[in-house]
Amino acid sequence: MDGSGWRPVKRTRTFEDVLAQIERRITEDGLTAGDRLPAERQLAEQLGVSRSSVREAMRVLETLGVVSSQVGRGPDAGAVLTARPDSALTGLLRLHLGLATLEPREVIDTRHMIEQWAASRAAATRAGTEALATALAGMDAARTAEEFVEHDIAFHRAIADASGNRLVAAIMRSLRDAMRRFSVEAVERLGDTTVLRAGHVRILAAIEAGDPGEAAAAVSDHLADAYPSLFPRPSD
Amino acid sequence: MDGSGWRPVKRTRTFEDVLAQIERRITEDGLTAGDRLPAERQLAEQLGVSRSSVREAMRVLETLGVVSSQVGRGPDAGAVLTARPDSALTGLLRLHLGLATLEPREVIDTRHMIEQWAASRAAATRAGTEALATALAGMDAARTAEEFVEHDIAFHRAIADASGNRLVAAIMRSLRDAMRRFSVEAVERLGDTTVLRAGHVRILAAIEAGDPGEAAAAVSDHLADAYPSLFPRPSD
DNA sequence: ACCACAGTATGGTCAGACCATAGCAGGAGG
DNA sequence: CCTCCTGCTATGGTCTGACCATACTGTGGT
Repeated sequence: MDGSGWRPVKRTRTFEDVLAQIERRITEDGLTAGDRLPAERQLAEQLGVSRSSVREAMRVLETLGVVSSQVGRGPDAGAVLTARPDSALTGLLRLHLGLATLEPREVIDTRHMIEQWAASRAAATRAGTEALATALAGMDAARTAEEFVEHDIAFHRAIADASGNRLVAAIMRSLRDAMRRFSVEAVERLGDTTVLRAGHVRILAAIEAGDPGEAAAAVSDHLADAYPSLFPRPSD
Repeated sequence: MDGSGWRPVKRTRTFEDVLAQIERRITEDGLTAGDRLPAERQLAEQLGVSRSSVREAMRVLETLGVVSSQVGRGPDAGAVLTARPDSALTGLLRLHLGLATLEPREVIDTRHMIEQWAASRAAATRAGTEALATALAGMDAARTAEEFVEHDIAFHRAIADASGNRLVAAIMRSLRDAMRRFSVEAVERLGDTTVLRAGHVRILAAIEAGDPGEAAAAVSDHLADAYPSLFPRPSD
């Protein structure tokens, strides 16, 4: 019965229909970030479903970083289309890290890959060097591990932004956010941040010099310094 | 008023509280995939909220690929913890592509990066060559562009799986799924798939030979062949 | 031992109500 | 004419209670 006949119509829940309708509307009408969706009650009536179903669809869209709901009245109220893949990705990673679906090692590995790529790209265009320098100064002025990590995040985020690829930048930001806790621990364990500083300086120099290969190598070495337990350098 | 005093308690919606509670429960009780969450009505009573709020929280968790709801009765019914980051990522990418938040170019670029990395990794361990060979055979037997793309997806997915990093594999699968439409168009536009086949053979050979550098290069050239408009080879 | 049927816990959906919020419109007072 | 205040109203947020479809569970008959 199962594999053979019929495929009994694949139950689709109404909120999924609503989702599909909204999605269709977005693509067909060419809606983009900033545009408003109809009010919940209005949508419910238009689609002939209950408000609950519309709300569940909204919640999904909000989770995916596509809309943002505001109460009250006026042009900014209601469901407004946004473009925030970051928060969605961050939440996803955070939950799956908690669920032990993913291990820290895998996240760091991914960061390693992305960041090398982003640094090469940044070096190729010599972009975003001011932001990098600012973050570097911030780290020098930091007095606690948390503060240091904040600016460290800004530094690596600047690398991602400099790559010019928003998807890569979003993934990278999410990875960094999801790992914030581990980072603080890592910095505290290290104690001395001079090694990290040297790594940052080297990365910045490579990007300013427009040397993609050196930039990638610098990032690789830097991450190995930052997470020695996860990156036992085989070359030693 | 706004920036100065007070910070007026940052309204948190009840379904967000529910979300936090469930998340806490997951991490504290060490729940993993396969475990069951309490029933909606039960959760609502325990947390002192309405079932609607619980349902909205469930919808979010479902969207993030953390739970899966089944109707009916028995051990498999109710909200079961799952571990499917893929579908969540796919939906996210698809919607943002539709929203024009992300451009195809950016997605392909990201694939380029990930796939090179995954192929190097696969070559380093010489893993998953059977799956690659199977997919290759499937492509040879394909009679339509859709069929070809199906097996092509399987091929690239096998590369990702062979990398041994589930996060990278999940991202890669999602990228591939989100781009399915473009892929079919690209294959139809090309008409002839012998170039693509040659690329696949070269990738497989490099992985079997355990040559990471060659594997990465093969992937790079292959993608350039598959999407010539997006990868105008500057070396020509 | 098997099978049919009623029972029941589950998610899915709906309708209707009420609340808090925040812009908006119109009047009171200068 | 302008300013300020106040009530109005559209919006999302929440709750209650009901009903349905589904799929297992247990019971009783054969």
